[in-house]
Amino acid sequence: MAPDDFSLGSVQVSLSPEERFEEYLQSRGMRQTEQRRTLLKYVFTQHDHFDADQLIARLPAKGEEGYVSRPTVYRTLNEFVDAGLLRRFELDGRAVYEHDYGYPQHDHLYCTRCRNLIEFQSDELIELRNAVAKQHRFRVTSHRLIIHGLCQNCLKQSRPRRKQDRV
Amino acid sequence: MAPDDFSLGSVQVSLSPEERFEEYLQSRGMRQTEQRRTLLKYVFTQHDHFDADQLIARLPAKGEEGYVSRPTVYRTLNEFVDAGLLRRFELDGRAVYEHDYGYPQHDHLYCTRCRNLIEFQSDELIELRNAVAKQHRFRVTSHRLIIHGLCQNCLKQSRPRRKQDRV
DNA sequence: ATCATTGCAAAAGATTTGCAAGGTC
DNA sequence: GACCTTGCAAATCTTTTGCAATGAT
Repeated sequence: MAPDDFSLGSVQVSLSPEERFEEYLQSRGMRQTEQRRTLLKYVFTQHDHFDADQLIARLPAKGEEGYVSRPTVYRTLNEFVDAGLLRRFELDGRAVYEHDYGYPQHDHLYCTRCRNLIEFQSDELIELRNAVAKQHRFRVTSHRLIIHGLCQNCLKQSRPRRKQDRV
Repeated sequence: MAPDDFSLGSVQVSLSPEERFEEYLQSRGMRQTEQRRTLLKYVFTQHDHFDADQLIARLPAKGEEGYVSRPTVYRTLNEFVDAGLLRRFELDGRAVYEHDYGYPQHDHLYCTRCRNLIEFQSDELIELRNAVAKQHRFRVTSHRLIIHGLCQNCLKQSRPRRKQDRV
């Protein structure tokens, strides 16, 4: 993580997530703690989607060095969202998180079989969104598109060596 | 509700929701009950979005004629979804329902201030969705787009008589 | 008469909160 | 030292479930 070139995709940012979060904490009179540092590290060393339980599963267990309690995990995830580091959305009734800071806007294909999220980016979609909003005199702050269905892999597995494999 | 012409929007259907649900029940060896009839009536006399609590608020209270218990409301809403009468989606962590049967596919603008859902329909969006899916060899079963922001009314209220009211 | 359905109470799953003890500035 | 944070336990919120009583076919 070079401090001066943290650009990814189409978004230009000058601060690392750590620096950005420190700013956020300071601006609110909040404190840097071991737990917050731990969580920041665990959340930003992998670029993937996760829910609270998946994150907790990766963290040190109770009794081990670096353990963070469940309430603190939830509290801190909310802080990351507030700080603009993470984006949250709902999937099957639970909260799912993904990197926001420094990452380009995108949407998802959701495979209902393997439960994988596949990212895609579409400028057309943004234009369409803005056009619709304009028609309704609506001021957009964000959007969320999730396309449900079956991914390539699951399509293969579900019907092996068949001729009529097309939609 | 004329039995032979229940077409709405672009979708052609020949059965009323009541008839359709009866078919569904019979095909599964399920029974017609007072509670299911009550709920069907309450759900289909208004075309709007609602969650379980909002529906329960409209229903007769405990002790009154036509009361339906909370577990039965939840059970029956699931049946309506199974039967294709209602569509369910998640908003702010709770399940929201809307008419599906006989209604055209559409998406939503969601005002985060007044919490109103505004429907819109876009063929372009469907095409875009299909194109994206095709690229990823993904078989679409459905999608959900929600645009968050502020609606016309809330924009007015939040900043009355100002000149720089544009985005 | 059989077997689905209901209401009640309780459970379950996800997330939040009160509070005393401990950590950070 | 002031006061923010943490972990624990418990509460909350939404939805589901076990079960005995009731109702539909």
